[in-house]
Amino acid sequence: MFNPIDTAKKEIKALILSALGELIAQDKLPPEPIPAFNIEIPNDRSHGDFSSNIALVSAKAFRTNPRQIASLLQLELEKITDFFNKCEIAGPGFINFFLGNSWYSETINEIIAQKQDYGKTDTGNGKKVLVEFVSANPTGPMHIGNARGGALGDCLSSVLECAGYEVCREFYVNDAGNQIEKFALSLDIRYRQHFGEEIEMPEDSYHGEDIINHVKSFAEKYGDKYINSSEEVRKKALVDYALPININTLETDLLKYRVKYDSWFRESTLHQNGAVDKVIEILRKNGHTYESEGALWLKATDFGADKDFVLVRSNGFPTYIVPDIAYHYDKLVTRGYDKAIDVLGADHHGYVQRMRICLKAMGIDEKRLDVVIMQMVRLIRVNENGEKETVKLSKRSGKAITLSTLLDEVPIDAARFFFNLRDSNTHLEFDLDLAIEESSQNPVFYVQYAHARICRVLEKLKAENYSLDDYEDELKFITDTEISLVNKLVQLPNEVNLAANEYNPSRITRYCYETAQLFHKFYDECKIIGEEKAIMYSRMALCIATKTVLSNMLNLLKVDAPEKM
RNA sequence: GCGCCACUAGCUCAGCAGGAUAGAGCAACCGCCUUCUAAGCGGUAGGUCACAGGUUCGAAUCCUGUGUGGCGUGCCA
Repeated sequence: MFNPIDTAKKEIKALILSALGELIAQDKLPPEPIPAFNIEIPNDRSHGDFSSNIALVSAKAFRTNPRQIASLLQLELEKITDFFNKCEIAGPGFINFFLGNSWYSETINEIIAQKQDYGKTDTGNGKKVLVEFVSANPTGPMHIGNARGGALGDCLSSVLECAGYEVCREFYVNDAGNQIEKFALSLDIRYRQHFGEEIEMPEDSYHGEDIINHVKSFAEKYGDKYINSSEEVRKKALVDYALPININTLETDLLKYRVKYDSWFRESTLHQNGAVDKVIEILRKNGHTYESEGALWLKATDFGADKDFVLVRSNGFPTYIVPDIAYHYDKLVTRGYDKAIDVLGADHHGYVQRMRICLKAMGIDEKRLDVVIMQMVRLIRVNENGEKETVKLSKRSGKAITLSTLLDEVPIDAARFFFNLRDSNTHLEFDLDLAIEESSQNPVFYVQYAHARICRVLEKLKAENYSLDDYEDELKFITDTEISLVNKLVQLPNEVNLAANEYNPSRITRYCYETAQLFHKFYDECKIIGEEKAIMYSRMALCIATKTVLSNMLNLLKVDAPEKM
């Protein structure tokens, strides 16, 4: 795995340590333990490629002022290495390191050689993780929150794969329990209404158009055959008809969105195979339950919660959390994943603590469950008066914007990119007009345009028979603009690691944007064709390396990387 | 009441395992195409990092408290 930044940092750190050892041996510094220090990439490039705070943090231990320590180190480092071109002392005592052009040259060549592997890291170390996301109720169409969840969960999975995890993408199908009961009831009432019965839909049932459509097509197929059946038989027939259609629609809509699951896990299987009962049994046996008012409670307060909660209702039915525990038990124990990662909407955050407590009560290390909380999405659109306004959603009236209507309106590239533009834990403003716009203001187009521009230049160079294979001298990067671009490209593996560690794929979209930005600037300032040979080849190499980075990351996001626009 | 999350430029957001002068994009104003895609680039202007304390060589970043907003806190999922 190729990580130029990491390698350089380690090298510099080792050099500093041996220089310090040398200084202590020479009695120039007192023999004190060396405190932790950092090698960082300075914000301001005039401060070098790397800088270290060693002199600042060790001032106390060595009872010497930082600049003094820095200058001792500087002299010693110059003696023992030529890894960097120069090092300088700056500000309160930072040591700034400037790597030579040869480091840039080697690194860019290595990026080009790595091709589609550049960016991959091994921090995941083959650990098996299960990412569960969307898991929309199969009782109706997916909404905007599911759209964010889909893009987030899928790209998060890809980021983790890129960082060396073994990932399973899973959809948990809630095909049992109360939701289905409500679904059955809604279908039943609509069916009876269809055949003229005067009956009201309860307030908390599903009022959407989709329920009526199911009933219509059901009635076309079976007519009034079930109207005189028992309610139970009728409901079962309706659910058996409508549920598979819904699940199928979920799958095709998600596929259209480029989300392909490795596994569709049915809640009903947990009821059928006794896993749900087993949870109760284990919790009882572990002594974490008690009975009160006819219900079975979990002693959550023993685990630091502020109140206990019900596991089995007094009517004998388990609450939603029991099958959920069974499901997590299945992931972590039965199937043995190292980690379960749940992508959930912010309205479920209260649930996270409860699930952790339940896992603990089951004897499972609750740290094996990680939850990515996703804040709400606000859709923004320009109204007739030319003002931006929030598109109101109302699930009740059945007029919520669904995933599939969103994708009819907005390109899939844009949707996937936009939903990953912000940290999942912040509210996301989704500008529908901007997502459709074909201009630099639209970040997806901006990034794609950079990729397309590179392709055109490379094509032209190829047509004139230039090839990097002909070039053996060191690459030369002479302008600040080129150096800035190189420095960005070199950071990809670290960016991938950060995105994976933070479960934050928005780092990748931002990184793409910043890379494109630097490329456009480079393209504008630096001519390639027609420059003298050494410069031309260096810039050509920089183009190829940039293309490698952009196309690898766009592929990861499953966003198209066009050759031509 | 208790809990979770947010608060940075007019707007949308970066920056947060403490570091050097707080950054982008949009909107506003001014420039750059006889030259590899102007679907692009440059410049000007814009800030009490919600507030108050604390920790230290150093705080937008860590800790405590306050305020504002969102969400949660069902024998709903």
